[in-house]
Amino acid sequence: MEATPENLENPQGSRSWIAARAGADDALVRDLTGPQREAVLCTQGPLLVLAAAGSGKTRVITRRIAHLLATGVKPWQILALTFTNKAAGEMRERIGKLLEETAGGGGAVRGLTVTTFHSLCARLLRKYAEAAGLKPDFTIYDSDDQSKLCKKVIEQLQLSTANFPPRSVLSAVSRAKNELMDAESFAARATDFSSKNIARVYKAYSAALRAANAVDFDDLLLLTARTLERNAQVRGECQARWRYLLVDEYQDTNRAQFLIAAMIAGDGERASGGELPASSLPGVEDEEEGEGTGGTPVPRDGIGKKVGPNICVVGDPDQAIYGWRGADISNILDFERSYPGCRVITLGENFRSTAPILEAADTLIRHNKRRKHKDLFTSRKGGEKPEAILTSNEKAEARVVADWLKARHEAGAAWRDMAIFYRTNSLSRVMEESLRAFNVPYSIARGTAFYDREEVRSALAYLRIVANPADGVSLSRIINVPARGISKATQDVLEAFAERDEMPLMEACRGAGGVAELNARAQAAVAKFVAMVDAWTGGGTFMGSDISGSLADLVDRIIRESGLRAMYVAQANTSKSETDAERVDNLDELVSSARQFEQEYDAAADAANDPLAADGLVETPPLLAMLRAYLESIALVADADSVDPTQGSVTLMTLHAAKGLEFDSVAMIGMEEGLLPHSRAISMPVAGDAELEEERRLCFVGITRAMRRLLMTSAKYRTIRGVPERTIPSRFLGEIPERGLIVSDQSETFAEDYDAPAGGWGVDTGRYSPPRGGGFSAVSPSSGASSGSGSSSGASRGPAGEFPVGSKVRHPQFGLGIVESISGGPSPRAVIKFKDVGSKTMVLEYARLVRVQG
DNA sequence: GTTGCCAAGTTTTTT
DNA sequence: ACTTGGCAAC
Repeated sequence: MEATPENLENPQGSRSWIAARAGADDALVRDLTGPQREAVLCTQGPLLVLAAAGSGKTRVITRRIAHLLATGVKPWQILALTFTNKAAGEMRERIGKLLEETAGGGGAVRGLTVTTFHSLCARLLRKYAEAAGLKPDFTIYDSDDQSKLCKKVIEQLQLSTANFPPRSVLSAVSRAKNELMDAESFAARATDFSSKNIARVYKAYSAALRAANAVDFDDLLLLTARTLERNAQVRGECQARWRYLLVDEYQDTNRAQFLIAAMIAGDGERASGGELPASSLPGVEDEEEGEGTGGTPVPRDGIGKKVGPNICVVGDPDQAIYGWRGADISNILDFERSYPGCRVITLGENFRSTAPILEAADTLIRHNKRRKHKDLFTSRKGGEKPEAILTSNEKAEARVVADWLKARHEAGAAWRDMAIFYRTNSLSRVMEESLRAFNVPYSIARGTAFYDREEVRSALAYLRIVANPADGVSLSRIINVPARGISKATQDVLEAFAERDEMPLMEACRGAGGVAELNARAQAAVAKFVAMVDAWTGGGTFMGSDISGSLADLVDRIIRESGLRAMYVAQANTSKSETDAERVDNLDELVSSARQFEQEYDAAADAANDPLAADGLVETPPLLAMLRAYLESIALVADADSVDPTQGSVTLMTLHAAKGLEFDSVAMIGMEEGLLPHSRAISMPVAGDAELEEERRLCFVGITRAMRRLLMTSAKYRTIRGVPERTIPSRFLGEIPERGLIVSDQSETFAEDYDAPAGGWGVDTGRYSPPRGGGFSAVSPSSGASSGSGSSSGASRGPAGEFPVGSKVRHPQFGLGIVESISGGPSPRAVIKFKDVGSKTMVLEYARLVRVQG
């Protein structure tokens, strides 16, 4: 049966629908293919859209939402969940444009909820804080905060942080949370010494989070899922409000996200004691159901017209790359089982890439065994084959890529249409240096970088205790930054006090005057600190003559009155180091970011984005509400959010961040065993090579981002953590047939000598002297197709021999200096006397020294 | 109480 | 290499 709107009940009444059908709607589907059109028009009941890479997925989603609105569905009845904020923003924008073009009036976007799972959950948890066991002013802890708290908890439990490193304990806890396992059920499962203790930490860590009125990333999902599950009223309100649910990148949802979506979607009728869908994949264990997780909605089948809730999920199992984060690919593979009456539409036609690129992607992904095959096809003809280049080392690789990009640019491609992908962030560094040397404008997709800086983190810590005084981790970070006479000893006393009376650290600070263990000076220092914070918050009211009501003003005031700014100004004056001057700038930049947020917030953001604005948070002072929203927006930024295609620069990013994007020309660097596939995925043999297959999908994602040109590079030697290592080209290159790839071995080209062009950067110390032969044989026997002239500037130069005593050198950071002495051994060191900063000992191999003539 | 030096861990991917 | 945290000296 065709589940078109014609034969399904239209809850909004047919009048507006008919009107829309006649006019605007035609424009929405006119230029779509059959399956695309179907995905847009099939609005009622569960729908699974298997959208291959480049199949026009975003277009379909936006049209679908516009179509829903055109048929009379109210914007606030629609909930669209995306993977990143950026994707959400773009989608909202595109829908707005569509509506202006077709329906006339972009105002309809207002009230539409397009957001990420994490943002939605943060909002829901604030609104339903009480039901979730939280207070609405909770702080969202990032991984750094988590580590600090976890470490503290481990110490309190008298466990050694050597046996229980906070980070690995946290990853176990995270895994548990992703499977909706709370501390109790985790403990129930723990059998051995180690996991029993991890269970103890989990429990204490959760308690500590609650005491700090904080949640971590996983809690956002876990607590929301649990609240929806256990609280019929909350669930009912959400179901009543959102009648049309759309989930993008469904292949990367985890168990908690699956449940959240399923519970919000509801089904009109709830089954009790329902079971989660079991995996149909071989090799995947059925998850044992935890206690008390009954009530999962089970859509009913075939009764009446309605076959289930209006939930549309869009995704591509071949692009599932977040398994390590708890994403469960069976969510999408088993969607048909979860929603028996659902409709499945496959979008297989690729509109993005040329045939040779698509073919490379297709042959690669066919190597995955646990896979539902989907035919990828394009009607486009022609196009260049992807290239694979083997270089001598990572510097030569970076140079080759820069050359390639320049050539593309000269051929007419804009910088912004090019991108460089890599498996690990550490690979960006060498690439950056090369791009700088070649004057190629670039930007790195690292949304969190700014907020990760020490000075910014400190400023934010101040803001966080203003918003949430119980936030102990933030308080500890700044209580004595800048130094204000509250020593570690004093802090320990206060900490112990807080612990004993089970109150937040800030409360203990308030009572410091009566603590006998503290001397008068310490008491006074603490009292002064408390008074300072109180002045900022207006004693918690966020009102009064002293409070301007402006967020930017508050941020500015805090970085000044706390002494933070002055501290960095002083540091910048004494050290003259460039990074210290930057720190002051960064603090000022933070004020600007607050100002910008404030303006956008004032404009419309809250009304448009807050899913529950209508009956929102009453009695919250406006400044506090704004501060919360600001901190939340910062906590939930993703790397991919900072990708700005309007910038005229090449974008560098990880393969993970590249998901969902497209570029005319793409270079994938580090195509080596151990990097892609990553060693962690190879070394641990997992049933069915699950991790290896995920790496292959990651490679597939990278390839399918390219529209017209693709370059994949591999370096014969790569310096990893300071040690040059021989590499093996990625097996994935070998999996793409030779005829589909232009392979060239340029590993001899710059093997002996690598020099950046004039004004250039580091020199190669000659530590790479690759063995002759070897070639690119893992990929292709056709080696030696080197281009360019390998300008071997002579003899082999040992690192030590290059810098004789007395020679002048330049260090990128310390400037000019003279080599005073050299020590031999396996890692020769030199004492360099610098003009500006005095003598330093450095390992020649690592110090980026350049010999200077004269 | 504060500052500076040394040791250790670090590098997979991220909301 | 690079940052972070712990400890010892001022």
